[in-house]
Amino acid sequence: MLLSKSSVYGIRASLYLAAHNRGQYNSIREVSEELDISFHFLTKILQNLTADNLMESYKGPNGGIRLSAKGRKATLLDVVIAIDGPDLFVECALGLPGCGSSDPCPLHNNWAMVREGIKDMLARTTLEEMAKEGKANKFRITPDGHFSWQ
Amino acid sequence: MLLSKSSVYGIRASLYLAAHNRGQYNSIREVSEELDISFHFLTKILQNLTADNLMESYKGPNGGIRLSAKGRKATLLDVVIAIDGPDLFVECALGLPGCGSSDPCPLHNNWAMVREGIKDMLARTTLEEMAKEGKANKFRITPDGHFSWQ
DNA sequence: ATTATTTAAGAGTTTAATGTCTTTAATATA
DNA sequence: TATATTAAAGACATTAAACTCTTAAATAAT
Repeated sequence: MLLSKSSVYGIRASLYLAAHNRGQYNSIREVSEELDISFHFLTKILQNLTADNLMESYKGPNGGIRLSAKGRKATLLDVVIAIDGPDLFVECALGLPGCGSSDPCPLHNNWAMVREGIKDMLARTTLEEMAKEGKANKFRITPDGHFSWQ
Repeated sequence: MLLSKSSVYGIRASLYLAAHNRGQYNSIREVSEELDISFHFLTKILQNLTADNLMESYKGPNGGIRLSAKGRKATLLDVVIAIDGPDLFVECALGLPGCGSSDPCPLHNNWAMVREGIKDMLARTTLEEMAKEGKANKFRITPDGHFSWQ
């Protein structure tokens, strides 16, 4: 898979929260059940996003998690980098440490272009905007297709 | 990383053999030492390529491994699919089973294009041709940069 | 104050990828 | 036929990703 499961879970949760954002917190339990993701595992993943100020969390009754203002303007690229780091967008396609424009591997130039394509795919638009598109097009973000964008 | 280590090792070994192909067999030991890849691990990986008739192996003294005629005309895409299967080029970017053009995830259309870019990068030309380019451009295929294309 | 609800933190467990080691089978050469 | 050389096969070990479970900390409401 292109992205780790952690990144994919982070993406799906971010889209969920972008769609269900009315200023209040959504409980992680609710998000995990709606999206069919293990609760504790999702909690860990979302901690990366709050640490990066893409989300805000609050403990206690009626607590939960929500996108921050920064998060609403962020892209899936920001989400992926917050969770898995920038390696995918920096490393040589063959993982060769010394590969660079002055001493390239056979894939170097092509990979530079493909990598930009991946970045563009993830950074095309904001989470806020993607939630609108998701609602308009009823995009699938669950395995079983059961999900209400509202 | 985009590709598994197994696929990357398979790619590097394929390029090595394409460059050192004079009809005779190269021992896997030699390949593994030249490319700094664990010998036994590389052996396992190359078995996928011989099983797919991209390579031919021969036991005994002066035995070893070499590209087949099919292998010389094959591309890195064939190598990757022989080793890791076609999942990367088939699966939804979010790993959602039901995702398809009739019920797409938010990345479906963009991912379809990016995926073609990855395939094009890997299927641009044959191993035979890549070996020529490698020799002409002295492309890096080892971590330490030490490698003779001959 | 006490209790219930929620995230945070951290210690496990499981699974798959990666890597190592030993034994077996094939084959050439002496 | 005996020996050396090679890949194949398979058991085992290590590592990292993925997942589970328990306890702690914060907070609201009673």
